[in-house]
Amino acid sequence: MTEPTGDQLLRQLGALGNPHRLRIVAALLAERTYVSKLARELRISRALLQVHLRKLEAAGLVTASFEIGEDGKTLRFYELTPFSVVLTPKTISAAVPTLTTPDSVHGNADGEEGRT
Amino acid sequence: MTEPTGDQLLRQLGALGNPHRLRIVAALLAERTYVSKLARELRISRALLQVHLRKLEAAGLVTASFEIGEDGKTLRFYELTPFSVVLTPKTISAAVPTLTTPDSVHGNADGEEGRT
DNA sequence: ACCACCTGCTAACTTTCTTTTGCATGTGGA
DNA sequence: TCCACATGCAAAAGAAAGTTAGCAGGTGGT
Repeated sequence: MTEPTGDQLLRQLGALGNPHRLRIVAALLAERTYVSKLARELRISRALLQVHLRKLEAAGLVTASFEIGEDGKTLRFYELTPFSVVLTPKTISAAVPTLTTPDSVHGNADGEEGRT
Repeated sequence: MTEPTGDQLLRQLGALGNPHRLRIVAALLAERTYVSKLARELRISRALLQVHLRKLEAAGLVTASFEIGEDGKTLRFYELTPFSVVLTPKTISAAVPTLTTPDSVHGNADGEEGRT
C-alpha cells in the first residue's frame, strides 16, 4: 500500500513540512484527543489548530471522528493513521512521473529539442 | 547518521514539498548536470531553478561543485546526496523535541491560563 | 438563566514562497 | 569583435500559507 502517487507524496510532504504539524503528529502519537484539548496542550489557538489538522487529514495522516464525552458532550477526536513514508532519491524518482500537479500540465510531456 | 534533528528534518521536508524540487531530485538521480542544462531539461528558467537548487542544497539533499567542461567553460554541477528519511509517527515524534524553530521560543514553557 | 466548554466558519492580515525580468560578467570560437 | 553559453544576483509582482479575531450554535451543570 505504500505506493504513493506523486501528488499523494507531495501532499504528505506539504503536510509534514511545518513545525506545528509535526508537533501535532507527535502529540497524537502520545494520545488521541479532541481539538480543544489538543489546542491547549500545544498552546495554539483552536482556529489555527483546525487549519493544521485539516491539512494533515487531507494528506491522510490523521483521521477525525465524533465521540461523546463522559459528560455527554460531542467531541471531535483526532487520531493518527499509521503511515510510513520512505524518502530517498529512488522513491522520489519513482513518484515523480505520476505528478499531475498543474505543473506537468504543459500539454507537452516530452519532445521539444531546445535547439532553434 | 540518519538522526535528523527536528530542524533538519523540517528543512528536508520543506525542501521536498514542491513539485519542481521533486523533479529536480529525480533528474539528478538520472544524471548529474549543470544548471543551464538542467533548466532546459525541466523547462524552467535558470533563475527559478537556482532558487530551488539552493533550497535543496540548504537541506543537504544535493551538493554543488564547479567543473570545467570540455570546452573549457566553468560549469556548476549539482549532484544528489544519498539521503534516506523515514517518516513515521515515531520518527517524527522523536525529532519534535529537538525543534528549535522560532516556534518553541515561548520563553514561557508553561503558565498563562486562558482565562479572560 | 447563566456559566463553562465544545464545535465550526469567515473575513482580514501578515508572512513566506514562487516565478519573472533584467542586468552584469566571463570564456571559447568564428 | 561579435555570438553563443554559462554563472550570479536582486528587485518586484503574484500566489499560497499561516494566524488572529470574532461571531454563532449546541449541551450539561449549578
